[in-house]
Amino acid sequence: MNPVNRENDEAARVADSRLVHDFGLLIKAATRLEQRIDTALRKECEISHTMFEVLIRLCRHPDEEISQRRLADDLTLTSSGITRLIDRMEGSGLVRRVPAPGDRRSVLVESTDHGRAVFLRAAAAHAQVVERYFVAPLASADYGRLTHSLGEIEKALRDS
Amino acid sequence: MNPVNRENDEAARVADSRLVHDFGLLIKAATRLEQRIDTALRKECEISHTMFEVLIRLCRHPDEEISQRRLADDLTLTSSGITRLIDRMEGSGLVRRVPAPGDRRSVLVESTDHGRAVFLRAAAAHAQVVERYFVAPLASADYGRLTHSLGEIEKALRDS
DNA sequence: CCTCAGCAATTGATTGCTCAGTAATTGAGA
DNA sequence: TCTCAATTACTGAGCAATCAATTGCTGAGG
Repeated sequence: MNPVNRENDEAARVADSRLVHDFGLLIKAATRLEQRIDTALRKECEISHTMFEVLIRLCRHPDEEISQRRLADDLTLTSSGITRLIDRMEGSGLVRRVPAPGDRRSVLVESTDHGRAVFLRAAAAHAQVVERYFVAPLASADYGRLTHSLGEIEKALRDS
Repeated sequence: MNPVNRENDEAARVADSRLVHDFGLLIKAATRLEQRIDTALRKECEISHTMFEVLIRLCRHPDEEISQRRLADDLTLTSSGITRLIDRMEGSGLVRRVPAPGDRRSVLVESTDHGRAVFLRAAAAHAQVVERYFVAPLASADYGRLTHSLGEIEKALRDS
């Protein structure tokens, strides 16, 4: 057997490996899930899933605003990505920029009344999809395990 | 308490809910993981993670080519997305388009020798990241559970 | 046999991100 | 006190996806 044929077999073996399949499954499930939520939110609330993720963080602690820097890190966007995302959200009246007291480089973001109202409607749509495709398909013991595992993965990524 | 304040509290409660946190974790873990792999592959093999996913599928069954349609469905891309992706891959000599016998609408794609060689190097880089951030952080019992759960989710999404 | 609804791939226009580079601001060390 | 490296947000250019519209092809029903 010539070297190229051997390489083909090796490639086939690797492409079919457990690791590749399993990891592919994670990416596929996450992608499809996010896509469903995105289209549901766009249809029912005129916002993207990314905007929803921003609103979550702004509504979580109603008293304290959050810096763009922190939002970018949390959403895994670059600072320029966040700048433009907040531009759009500010443009549609969902959030407001306020100067950060004590650090004039930084910009804080807070949700508007309208933003919170949209968030509540969006959360309902979100819950419906999540309930159906993330919670319902799993035995309840598995659900807890799954989120625990995801937490471990996230921690490993953060610590490096 | 006026209605707006009540709405704020409600928003804070929802934004802090179990469902929102857990689902956020899935998205975050998947995004960060994919990002790591993408940058590793770009650095070491000059391909994107998406291209790698194409190569996986083409190398898996070396004898049979795969249609663009099937690739698009599998990678959750639109058909126009796949057209341009294959354009780029063909441009850098990773794959080849061949007319589908028996259906002249359809285009089949197959990997080139170069594509398979790149795939083998890429798979090594991929394995390193996956091993470290997906396998290592988990107890081995949890790993099996996790992939099983992901499979269930994927199935629920597919059946709808 | 012909028609016509439906599917595959492609293309132009648009969107939402990244990267690279800039300007303002900060804080730590000489 | 001054300097300078690091940090924040922003901007222009570019890239990879989407959507919408088009073309070519297929197969089922009249």
